[in-house]
This record gives sequence, C-alpha cells and structure tokens, in this order.
Amino acid sequence: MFQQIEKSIAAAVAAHIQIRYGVDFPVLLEQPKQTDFGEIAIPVAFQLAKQLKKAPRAIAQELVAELPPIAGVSGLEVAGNGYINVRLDRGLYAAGLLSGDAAASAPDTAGKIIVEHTNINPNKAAHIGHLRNAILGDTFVRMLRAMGTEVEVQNYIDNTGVQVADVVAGFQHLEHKTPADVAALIANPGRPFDYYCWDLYARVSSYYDGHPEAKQWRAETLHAIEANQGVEAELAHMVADAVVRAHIATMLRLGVVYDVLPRESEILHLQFWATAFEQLKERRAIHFETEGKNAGCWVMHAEAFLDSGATGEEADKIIVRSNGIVTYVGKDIAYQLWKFGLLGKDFYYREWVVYPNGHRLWVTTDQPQTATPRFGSAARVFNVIDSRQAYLQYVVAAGLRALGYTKEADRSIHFSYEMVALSPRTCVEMGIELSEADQRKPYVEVSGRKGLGVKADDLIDKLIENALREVDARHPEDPEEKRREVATQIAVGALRYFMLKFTRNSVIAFDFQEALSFEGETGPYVQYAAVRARNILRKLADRGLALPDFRSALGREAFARQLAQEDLWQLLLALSKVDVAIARAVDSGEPAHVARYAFQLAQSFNNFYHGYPVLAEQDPEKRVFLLWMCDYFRSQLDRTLAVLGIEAPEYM
RNA sequence: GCGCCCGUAGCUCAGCUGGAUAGAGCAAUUGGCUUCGAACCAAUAGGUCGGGAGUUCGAAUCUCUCCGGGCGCACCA
Repeated sequence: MFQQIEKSIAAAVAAHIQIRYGVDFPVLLEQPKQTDFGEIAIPVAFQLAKQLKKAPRAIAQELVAELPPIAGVSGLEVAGNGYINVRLDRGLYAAGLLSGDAAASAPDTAGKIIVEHTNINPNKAAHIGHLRNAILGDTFVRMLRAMGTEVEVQNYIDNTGVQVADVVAGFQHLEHKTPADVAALIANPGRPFDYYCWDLYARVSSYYDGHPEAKQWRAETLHAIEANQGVEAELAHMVADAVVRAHIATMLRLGVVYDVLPRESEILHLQFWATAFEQLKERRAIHFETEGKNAGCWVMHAEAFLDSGATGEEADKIIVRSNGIVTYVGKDIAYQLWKFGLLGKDFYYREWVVYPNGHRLWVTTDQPQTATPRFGSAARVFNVIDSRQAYLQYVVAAGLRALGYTKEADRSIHFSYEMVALSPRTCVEMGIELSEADQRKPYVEVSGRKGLGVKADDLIDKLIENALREVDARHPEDPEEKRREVATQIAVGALRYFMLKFTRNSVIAFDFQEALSFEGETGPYVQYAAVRARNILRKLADRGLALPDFRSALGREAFARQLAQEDLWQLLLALSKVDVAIARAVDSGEPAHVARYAFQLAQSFNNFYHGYPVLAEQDPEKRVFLLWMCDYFRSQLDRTLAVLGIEAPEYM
C-alpha cells in the first residue's frame, strides 16, 4: 500500500517536472525526520535548484501549486527551505489496508539464489560465533523468501580437512581408541559427542604445541582421508557425520534449517577439483612456477586479483602446493563454479534427515542415486562467512574472473560480518584465564583450537532455564510441558534477536548478562507486545463476544475520524510498512533493519496499549476501530517475527 | 609495510542512497499495577558524532590527513 502510493507520487512528480521544466529527473522520496512533517517528503527541489539555477523554495512552491491531484494524497506543502511534504488521505489509506488492496508483490524473476551459511568444521560443538553466522544467514534467507525469491540453503561440510584430522589423531594417538570405541562414544547419551570432540580438539592442539613432531599424525591422517582408506578414514567419517548431526540438531532448536549439505569428500571423489583444475590451466588463470619461493606450485598471479599495492611473488596465491595437493581456495573455486552451474558436473544426493515439518535435508554422495532433486546452478550466490576470510573470498571471485566468468564473479557476494568475541566480564565469569595481552584488549577472540568459547547448546540451555524461571513465577498453574514450550520460544526469541540487533560489521563482545536479558531492546520485549495484542482478542472471546466484522463496520469516513488522533495514525502507518522494511533490509543486506523495525512496532504498540483500554472503550465505532488495530498489529508483527525466525508464545 | 573494518550519551549500539531540532536500550533519578497482567509505560538528566582540513545551499554520513582500536595479508581452513 505504502509502496504503491510512493510509486504514484514519484511518477506524478517526475511527469510534471518533465512537462514543466523539460528535464528528466528521477524523483527520490524520503521519510521526514519528524512525524508532524507528514508521511513522505520530496526533496526534489534541492536537486533541481542546481540545474534550473533557481532557489529550491521557489521551485517547491511552483510544484505544489501546479501538481495535479494524486490518488491517496490529501495535501502537499512547502516546508523548510524547499522540502515538499506529503499528507496522505488517512481514511482512504486505512480502508485500503483493511480491504487488502495491497497487490501481492510480483515474484522475483531474477533467478535462484544460493545462500551458504553455518559451515562449521565438523570436529567440535558449535559456539556463539557459529550462531551469529547461522542466524544471520537463516534470517537473510527468510527475508529473501518473503520477497518472493527462490532460495537454496547450503551448509558446506569440510569433512576432510585439518580440523577433523586433528580430532581423529587425538582418538588414535592420545586416546588409543578403535572405531568401535568411538562408536560407543557417539551412542553415549550421557555426554554429547560434539562436546567430547570440543575438549579433545583442544587437547590435541595443545599437545602439538608441546610436541611439534606429533604434527605428522595430522599429515598421515589427511593422507588416509584423501585416499579414503584405513582406520583414519573410517574414523574421520564417523566423527564428521556425528558432529554434523549434532550441529543440525543445535540449529534446528533455533529454527535454522538447510536444503543440502555439500561435502568436501564428494568434491574430491567426484573429481570436481580435477575438472576445475583443467579449466584453470586451459584458460591460463593459474601458472606453474619452476623457480623462486613458489617453485613447484600452481599459483594465481597477484596481478589477476589485486588492482594495486604489492604484486609479484609475495602476493601470488598458491592454488596447488608443490606436493600436488590442492589448497582450500582451489577447492572453493571448484565449489563456487558448481554453484553457478559452470563446472559441467553435479553431485549425487541422498536424504540425510527429514525435519519435523517434513522438509527434507539432502547430503552429497559419490554413489549414483535415482530420483533425487537437483541443486546448484544459481543466478546469484551469497556466502555468509566472517570478515576475517574476506581475502580468501576475494581470491575465489578472482578465480572466476580469471576464467572469464566476470558476471558470476560479480554475483558471488561475500555476505560478511564481524566476529563474536567474549567480553572481559564474561571471561572472568567462565573462569577463563587471560594472558596479560588479552587483559588489555576490549574483548577476547573465541578460539575453537584453544577450546575457548561459549558453546551454542550451553547458551540455549541457559536461556531456556532463565526464561522458565520467569514463566514459572507467572504461570505456576500451567502444565510443565506448556511452560517449557513457552520458555523455549522466549529463549530462541532472545537469542535470535540478540544476534540480529547488531549490524553486520559491528564486533559483538558477547556478554552473558546482556544476552540473557529479557528487558528493553530484546526479543522477549517484542514477543510480549504480540502476546498483549493477542490477550485483548482472547479476552474478548472469553467474554462471549465475537470479533466484529471489520469490513462492514469500518469505512473510509470512520477511519478518517479515528485516525485524526495522531498517535493512532502513526502506529497504523508504521504497521503498514512491513514490506518496506523487509525490502530495505534486503537491499542493504542488513537483517538488523528488520529486527529494529520489529522493536519499533512493539514499542509503539506498548504505548498504544497503555493509552487505550480497548475492551473498556464505550464508543462503539472507536471500540471496533481499536480492536481492528490490535488485530492488524498482531498480523503485521507476526509476519515480521516470522522473517526474524521468532515465534510469539501463547502467553508470557 | 600493505589491505579491510571500527571510533556517535557513563556502557552497548541505531542513524537507509549527504538533508529539516543526532536517536534507542542499559545504567541513574522520579512517578505509575483497580487484571486488556509491570518481561510494561511515562518523565528527568546525559552528545564539540575521535581531532583537523576540504567538497556544497547543507556533512555523523563524501574526500584527504592525523590519532586511537580491531582483523587480515601461510605450500591452515
């Protein structure tokens, strides 16, 4: 609705400028800083001033005087030194919202988008840094889907890498465990396997520090994994599969789901790299070095991807090592090519798990399968990866460009975000000993290698526990199962909102006290507003009254009367902008915008809630109107919360 | 050394493509529960938008420079 009016205003003004001044000018609209300036501001006079060599205010006055009437607009006025402020016809606007005039937005035809997120090394439990990645990625996916875009969600599994190898080495050489022993650990419900690996990985890492010669375990294990034989390979598969299952379960607790898990093992076994390697050699995107420090390696020359700065051997990027083994970047180039359907190969797929809602998650396999879906071949790709890997992402895109795929390189988007670190206070709470250097820092980096971090499941458990205490205190009479369900919804709301309220390039210094808060700008605050609206409607039913038929009871005139009240109009206007908020967040790639929008809606509604006792309202028209506001608020906030992956509990 | 990011209220952060009096939350002080349940609301106080220069009708926002902090720059991923 709002977008339609904006469009017609922009078109009308542009058309008039064309006729009146003979210039083509894109008309941009703004949101006025202050609500009493109207609903929309047109700053076009400022831009025209230069071209027409005329005072902005004079141009604005001419435009206001001469513009033909625009549907839905009740008035235009000149303000400041050249703004044109637009006043909407409130009654007409509200009536339009009620009748659902807002035509469904046209489905996106730009093609499928792949969003890759989570990507946790399958050798340890997920921690808060991974949560930021998954929640950011999942929310972005929900935003895109809300806009009608086809999205495929991939979670890349590096099951043949160094990190898995280290844990395998730990099982073999530090714990002398057989595959049967490890199978028993995986089956043990008493201690989650990903937690076990968390500790073991830290132990192996510190053992390496004291015994550098032990690093040959890693080399041997990697070798075995690559050849796909021996106990090492067997253990690697067991570890990776079990840990991935744990990650999938952890993320499901937060409503994060995937479509497909592409695995590195298949990239290797199905010769994805070999195919990409041929392309790269053929198109001379990489070069074999016969001398210098990179002798024996295949490298991408720095000139290919650096515009300026250091070039030459130092800056060249090694793609294939002198021992013939491809680097991560090389594999990633192959994977990225596949995502765009440029590799000329595909994986086979088998079902990994069926989610409770029936959605199927697929995993890649090297064994031919029948009747499975197809993945890949997207028009655009978003890789949700933290900003520390910007350089590598840049090299991958450069690889595509070097192959001549400039369009695809441009459509390979590194959806970057800053890391989650630990606040000094939280480190103290967790009993983490800090080095002197760390103590001086404003925050401490999480490290899986050191086992330094807050595990995702621990945090979720703690949040649920806290929420449950509150729920228990308020609703002791309710069955425990129900209370736990509500507490879980609150916990998830708190966590998802916490991770989303920061813009992407702000470092989060994770602080327990802050993350566990349910007051102020938090998920539960927003959920509470939704619950309140629902309570009003439920109370109505409890009193044996039916929800009025809004369409017959409320017309343009009634709306105009009620919306003369400024705060009510402002609330309604804000509520009507869900799609605007989502579209803006998609354009800027900033899920935080949707989170903030939800918070503002909740804030406005809480204000309304205090100012207008809906059920006690005596005036019949006003009462119906207020009920409609509650109903409309509830439905608009639900849509917004759905995009954020947050549910509104039945009660709070 | 080179590259990227950040510096806004005591603290944590918003501020959309430069626009009209810089906004939230927390913390502080004060007031509000007669159930549409206070996980809330209202009010007060709190800012030279790191410093300086420039661009222009206009700069927290763009450019340059300096200061302070973070992260990258492996034959690890």
